Amino acid sequence: MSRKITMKDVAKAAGVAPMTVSRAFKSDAVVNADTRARVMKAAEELGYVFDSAASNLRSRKSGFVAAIIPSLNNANFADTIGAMSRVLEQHGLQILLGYTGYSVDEEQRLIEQLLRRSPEAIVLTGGHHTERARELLANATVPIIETWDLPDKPVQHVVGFSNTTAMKGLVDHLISRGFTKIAFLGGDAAGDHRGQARLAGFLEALGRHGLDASRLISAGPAPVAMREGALAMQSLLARFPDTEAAVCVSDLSAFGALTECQRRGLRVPEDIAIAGFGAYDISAFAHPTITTIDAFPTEIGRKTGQLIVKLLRSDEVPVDPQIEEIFPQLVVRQSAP
Amino acid sequence: MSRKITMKDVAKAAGVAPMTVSRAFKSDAVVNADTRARVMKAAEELGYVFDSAASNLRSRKSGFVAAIIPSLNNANFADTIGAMSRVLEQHGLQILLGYTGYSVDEEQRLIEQLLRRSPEAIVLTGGHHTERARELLANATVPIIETWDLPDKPVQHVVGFSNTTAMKGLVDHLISRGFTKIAFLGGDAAGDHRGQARLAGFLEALGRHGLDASRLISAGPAPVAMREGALAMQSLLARFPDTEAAVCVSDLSAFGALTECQRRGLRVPEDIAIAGFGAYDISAFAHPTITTIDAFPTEIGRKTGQLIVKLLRSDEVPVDPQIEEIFPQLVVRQSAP
DNA sequence: TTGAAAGCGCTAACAA
DNA sequence: TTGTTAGCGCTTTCAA
Repeated sequence: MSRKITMKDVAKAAGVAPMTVSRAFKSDAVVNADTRARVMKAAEELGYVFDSAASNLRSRKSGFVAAIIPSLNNANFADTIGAMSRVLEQHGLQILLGYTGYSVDEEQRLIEQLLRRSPEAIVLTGGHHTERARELLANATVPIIETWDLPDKPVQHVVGFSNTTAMKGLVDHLISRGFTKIAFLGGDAAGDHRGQARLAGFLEALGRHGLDASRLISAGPAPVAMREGALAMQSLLARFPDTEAAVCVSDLSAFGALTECQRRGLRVPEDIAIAGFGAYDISAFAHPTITTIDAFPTEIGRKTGQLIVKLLRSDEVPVDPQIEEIFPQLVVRQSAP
Repeated sequence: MSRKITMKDVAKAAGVAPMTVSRAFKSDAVVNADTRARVMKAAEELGYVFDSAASNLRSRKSGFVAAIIPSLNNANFADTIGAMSRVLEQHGLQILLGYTGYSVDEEQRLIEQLLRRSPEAIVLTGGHHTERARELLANATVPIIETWDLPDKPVQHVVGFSNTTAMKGLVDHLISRGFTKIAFLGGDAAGDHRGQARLAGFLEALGRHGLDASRLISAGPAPVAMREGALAMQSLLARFPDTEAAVCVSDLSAFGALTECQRRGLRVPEDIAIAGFGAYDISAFAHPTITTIDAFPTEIGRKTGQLIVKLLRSDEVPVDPQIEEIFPQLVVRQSAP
């Protein structure tokens, strides 16, 4: 195997200095058009591949944005990452992804690991972190953005929404439609803090209207998906057979709950109404369609990307923490009209 | 803002040479336990963060594995990436993810971009690439693994399965159960080559049994998801109302097709049977449950990760191209019993 | 617009 | 087991 081809080789072939090659490869640098063409031709012929590691080291810019999400396998988070990515790649930034499996300890480990790559910004999901993670983030001198939540004590910037308020809105809707025996199907307290915030909104809405808030079914640790939704519905029907409406922590669990009802011959919404959260595709295509809340994951991603670009541009000037609130929308469909 | 803390600072604080700090941070290096403890303590107190970029440059190891998938928002690919990631992180390797949006041109662009980060291995989805992409890959001196397919002309290593054979098995099953008027709902030829391979398997099975193979509905470019499945079923019922079974390119489109039938009061499978591909969660929870093929995405990911680790270990010794075939399993459920 | 010199922070290679 | 020296490939900085 031959020696690696470097800028020096390209420079020699093109009859210029390495520095000129460097400039030719930087799109916004000042280079004579002919010179650049000559350099690019030489590079192409030699099969030169630009070495980011060396560039990073010298310029102290990694071109990475670290993004940490609970799970890869979740359409909502995938949408956010996709939208963010589309904005960032316009500016030469690449996403370095990590997923926590809904564990703050794993999140801390990921932060430690990702920091070694010198990300230019760090995007987190939610506002719950270990003490050490908060320390690490405080010492990092790059923008930190928390998303998918509206934390009480933000680390720095936020692009998110209140899961509590959003869920409260949905439950208020159910109450306004005359439902009084309403249950919540969700996960346990560990891990999914967004789920807990939704539960808080549920309890708040019921409390305001003086309704019984004891119909709470826990499906165990996150992720709470179809299987867990189906099992939770089984528990619910066993323990509280007279329930009129079941509010689920996500559309996936709502769908699981819905199919469990269908297996038992229960009609939705006539026998029991069901609502979800997240406006996943399935909520629009299930039969019946599922009432849900659209938190606009794509908008979260796009705005997060734009915020990062803005913050990196404003360079050394410290910018006050930005709080961008997203306003989720109630989507009333057949399962809970 | 103060100067960045480097190994030199840690070395001074711990009273050792920078090289000793370097060794202390490398888990498999030979360092006295006391020395290491002292170094780590100093590092912790100073808030030292290891700089991967510098390490990469000098050691010529990036710690990255590039992985390119068609879409982030797809449970099958997410499962593969997740499983691969679990194996690789055990060996200090991090995944650098790119998604093509089902475009080979975008794949080429991604390969160019990812190569700059000096990945230690490159994982691709499928066996269709642009000419230039093949060149780039041929010049890269790292292991290349194609997955989710069994390419005719593999670039190098493969961990995958035959989409054609798998689909043929499913259609053979339908034929053996007496279905003769069978349709295929998929995407168009551009982009999703795995979809095209499945169509080929469909045609092959029908051809072998001398059955009419004209019931082909194209739902347009990938991704073919729930919406496209529903629209395709509309077309199908309009054009070929006497169809007995609809085979869909994926479970998501199968679900869309199923719900379209339900909206129209058609019974599945009595009036029309439906089958999918991929063993997504939804196939097990839909009502009726959906007959599908499990391609074991997790196994693909795990084996790909293991292969990479093995290849990187065997260092300079060139290893013959490895072809690891996965054998998908037919999962017979209610929608096409 | 282009070039020369220096050095980013780490580790390979060698020495002790 | 630990230390010294040099240099990975690029870009900053300054000069022409």
